[in-house]
Amino acid sequence: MKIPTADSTTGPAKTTAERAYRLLREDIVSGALAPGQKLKIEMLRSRYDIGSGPLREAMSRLAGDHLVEILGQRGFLVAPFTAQDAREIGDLRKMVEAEALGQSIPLGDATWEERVITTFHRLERQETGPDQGVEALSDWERLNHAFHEALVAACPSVWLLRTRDSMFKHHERYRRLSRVRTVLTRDIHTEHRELLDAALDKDVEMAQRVIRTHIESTTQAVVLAIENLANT
Amino acid sequence: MKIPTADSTTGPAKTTAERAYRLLREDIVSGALAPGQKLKIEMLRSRYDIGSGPLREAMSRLAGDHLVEILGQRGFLVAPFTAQDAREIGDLRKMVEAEALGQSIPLGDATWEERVITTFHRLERQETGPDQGVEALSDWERLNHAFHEALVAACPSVWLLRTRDSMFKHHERYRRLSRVRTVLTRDIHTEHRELLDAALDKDVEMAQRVIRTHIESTTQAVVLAIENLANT
DNA sequence: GCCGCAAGAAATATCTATATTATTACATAG
DNA sequence: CTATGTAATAATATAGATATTTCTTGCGGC
Repeated sequence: MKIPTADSTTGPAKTTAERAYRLLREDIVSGALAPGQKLKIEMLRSRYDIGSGPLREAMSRLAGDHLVEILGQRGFLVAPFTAQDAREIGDLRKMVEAEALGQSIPLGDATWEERVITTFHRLERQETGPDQGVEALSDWERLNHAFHEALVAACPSVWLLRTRDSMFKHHERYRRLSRVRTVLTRDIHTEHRELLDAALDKDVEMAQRVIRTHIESTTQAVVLAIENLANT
Repeated sequence: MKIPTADSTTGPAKTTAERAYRLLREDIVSGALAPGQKLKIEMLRSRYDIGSGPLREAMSRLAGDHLVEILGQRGFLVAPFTAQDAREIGDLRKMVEAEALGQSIPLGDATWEERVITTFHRLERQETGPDQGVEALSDWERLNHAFHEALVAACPSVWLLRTRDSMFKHHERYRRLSRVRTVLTRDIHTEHRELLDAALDKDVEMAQRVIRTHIESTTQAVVLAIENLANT
């Protein structure tokens, strides 16, 4: 059974513009392209070996996602990076994800439960595993993403899921850019387990309380990290 | 004093791609380009007298706004139009706009109050005026938009305002496409006055209650209209 | 005869290379 | 020191080449 996601970036990239979109997106979210950086066509052309046409299309699309800014006759810019934005994105994600979770849990069937359990288990194995090196972080990001997505997967509103997904990705960008090692600084594993238990118990109130705390903690850590960076 | 908006589509279009973006957007929201319709490059080229490059950039950007779908090697499509989407967009707008209003009202200063009063007055004049013809509708849309925007203008979160704006525009599209003559079918004027009073009284609870009802009524009318259309 | 299928033709989307236009940096005159 | 003209840089737009999809037509098999 294929479970559809809110994001259509699955499957192979059929066009060069699509490939450019994904490469740019990954490089922006990961921080390989720094916030506020000018995205010069010539630079990107040699970096990805893709012509200016597809690149401009990709950046236009990313502008719609607010990951890129269009300056009008003066090129494109990687979206900036401020403590204010981190706070706003966190708050918005908190609201939207709590709502999605509230809709998902009562509607979750056996398949949903299995997916939640499976993704939790994979995440748990990684979190309690031995390797806490640098490359394990991107693994953790992937598994964390999968678990959170599984929780809200039964939400019937694609618009709500889309908005949640967008906010999640922006939040992730801030997490990664501020180098917040969530795994190490808080007992996030406990929160994930509480989330799992509440979801399986169909305790919406509890699940929403936990997810709000969970997101708020991350946001606070990120905002703090940014403000510390600014004071250096 | 210039009050910034969440949407940067003000001012003159500096590039051809920007102009294409605005033209396409208006034609999609207004229904001049029908939902689900294929956006053939050749057709658009002659329609707007704009080359394929800028057009493709504009459509990519609109895809980020979810007003256009990218088919990958098979062109672009105007976003479809379903009762399900109308319901989801309405619900999301309800949540986001209530939150934005809740943040805006306590922070609204004298300038904000003046803007709210002014935009309300213009809307009132139009609603109670004599001309209820077809071209008055787009006037009404503009004034209605201005009033609602004024109400939330003091909200400090640009991300929240952005999301609100996006949902508002999608909701507007559905209103216009389903030909719901809001002005005629409900006493919307009363709701607007209640909104004004609650805002000026700084009564957040009341304002949120009214805005939720207001949006819900529109959503219901739209969903009903679509389902009626489907049964014809 | 009618359906399915395949090959070719037309239409269309996509990409590249090139030309045009706008901005920025810099030098020089006032 | 400011203002203005000029060259360099970069963004944007166009036109044409390429690749893909879609439509059409013709050929067997039923």
